[in-house]
Amino acid sequence: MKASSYYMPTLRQAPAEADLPSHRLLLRGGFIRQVSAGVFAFLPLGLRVLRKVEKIIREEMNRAGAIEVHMPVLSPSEIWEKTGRWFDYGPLMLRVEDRSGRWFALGPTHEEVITSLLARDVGSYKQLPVNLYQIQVKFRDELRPRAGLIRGREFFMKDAYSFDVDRDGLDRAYDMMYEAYRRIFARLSLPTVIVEAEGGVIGGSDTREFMLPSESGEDTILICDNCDYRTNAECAYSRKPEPVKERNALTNRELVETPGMTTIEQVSEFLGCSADQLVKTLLYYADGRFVAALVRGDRELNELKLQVALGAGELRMATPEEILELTGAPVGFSGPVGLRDEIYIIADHEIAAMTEFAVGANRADAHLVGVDWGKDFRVDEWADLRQVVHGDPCPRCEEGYLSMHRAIELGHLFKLGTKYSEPLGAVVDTPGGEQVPVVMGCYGIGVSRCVAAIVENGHDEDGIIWPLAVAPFQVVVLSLERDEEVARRAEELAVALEEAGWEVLLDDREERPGVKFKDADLVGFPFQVVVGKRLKSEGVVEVRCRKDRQERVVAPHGVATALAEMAKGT
RNA sequence: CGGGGCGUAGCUCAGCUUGGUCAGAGCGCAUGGUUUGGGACCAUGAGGCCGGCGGUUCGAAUCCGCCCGCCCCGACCA
Repeated sequence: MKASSYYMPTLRQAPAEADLPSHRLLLRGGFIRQVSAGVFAFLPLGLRVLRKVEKIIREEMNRAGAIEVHMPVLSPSEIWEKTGRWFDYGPLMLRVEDRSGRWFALGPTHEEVITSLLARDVGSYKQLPVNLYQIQVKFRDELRPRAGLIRGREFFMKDAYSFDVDRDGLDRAYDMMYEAYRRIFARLSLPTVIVEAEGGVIGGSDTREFMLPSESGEDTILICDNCDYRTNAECAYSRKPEPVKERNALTNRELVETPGMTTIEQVSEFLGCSADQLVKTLLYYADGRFVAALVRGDRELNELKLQVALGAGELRMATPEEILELTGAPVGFSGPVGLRDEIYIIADHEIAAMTEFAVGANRADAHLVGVDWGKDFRVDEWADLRQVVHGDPCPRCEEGYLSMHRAIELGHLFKLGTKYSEPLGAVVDTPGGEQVPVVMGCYGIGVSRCVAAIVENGHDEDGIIWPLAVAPFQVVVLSLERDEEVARRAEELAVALEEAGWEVLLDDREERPGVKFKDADLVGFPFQVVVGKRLKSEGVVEVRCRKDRQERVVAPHGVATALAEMAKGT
């Protein structure tokens, strides 16, 4: 391919909207262009990378026995209504109306569609197991699209769905996908960390996410420095502390005026104690009842863990009005002492180790000090509720401590069970003649997000450093001389390399050498073959590796060999 | 959705406070010339309803209102 007739508009300066390295470099290198917030066009170079990522995913999915299909972007509202997600998805789902007033979703995911299809055509266990996947565009009207390809409203996803007659089959399908994902990310040169994740209330066990540690990530993961505990922070366990053995028999509860002090910082400063001697009370509305969730003052409540502990489908904070009505006090002064009986009190297990602490008094501008659980208020349920943080002891081993990292979620493995097969009627006959809903798993990879992640993981101040496997072209031949003879030999070399199986871009543009060097570094071709004046004077060209800047000087006929050897080393 | 910021040439931005030689710069682009191993130089030129609509005014890129778009932070932490 000749650069002179190709389309790779590079930019000297990144557009102002780009912040992260991947966003900036993909724009500058002429890989993508933004069309709207969270909506991107893939230019030729970007599409080549995307296709290569897809190809690797496709090969490994096929190898793992999954079979490719293609589902429509448009799916009718009726099938979403069967699972309740036409409502549950809320504004995240983009919807369109056709001319006759029927509503369609622009698919944010495809469980409903694939399960409906399967329900229609599969009726016997003999047709299972099957694992169907597609690589397709998805639409999600995100709260806030950001970071270029990392969180878009329209993006490419590989989504696979396994169907089995029983739980054992699901486990096998899941394991196959697990191994396939390991191979995929290895081939993409993405050093992912596999973490435990929370699948929500219905999710059940064995939800895993493939995370790329990166400052640009939106997720937080925790890694034990001693054992193999690796988890998404949203579902990290905390180690249960030893409860206090000796409890003061005396009640020394005391009301303290705390005018206008609604934050933990204000109260602890005023009382002259540290935040971990306070207990904060958070009021929630969960499936029709009000719940008071208690955590230590210096902790943050993990809402997902609360939801799981309560087994709640719906969970939201109580409004300021509700808090006033329930406690008689404005926001900032809620406490567990004297709460109405109908309010369920769930406390973080860390509080079991506390004694004589301070809480809100359920009265404006007042707190109670010297409070003890059990004595001053009841606890209906103990649970692990708090957010786990950097430096916490590992809940799984004795010696380890957890470190916290930002990460980009690239892949997700999920056991669905019969969540979709039941409402959509995907039922098969078992050998015994019994009818059972099929047991499903789903497995996603953010394909376009992977492209961004590869850049986040591989760049320097000069530009992108593509792994060989996904580079838009593996080799760029820089034809630097205006001399016709040299230019002709550069072209011959490019052709020869193509014939040797390399993907080559010949930079034959009418540009000065500096421009070509800068663009080659920016775009990030793994190898640069420099054909310049040394060809005429010494009969040699230079072969350079973008990643480690290694260079070999060889005769033109030796380039293919040099490339092959250097490629082995990368 | 809340908070903040920003919309002026293809890109990066100045001008706005104090309305009137205010349609500007650099890069990019076109043409000519000189250059040619790490984003060259000179000359000439093209390119903008100053995001949109409305208002104030003799006069608006500039002041006011509404709308649209884009970016960042947050979106329960008492």
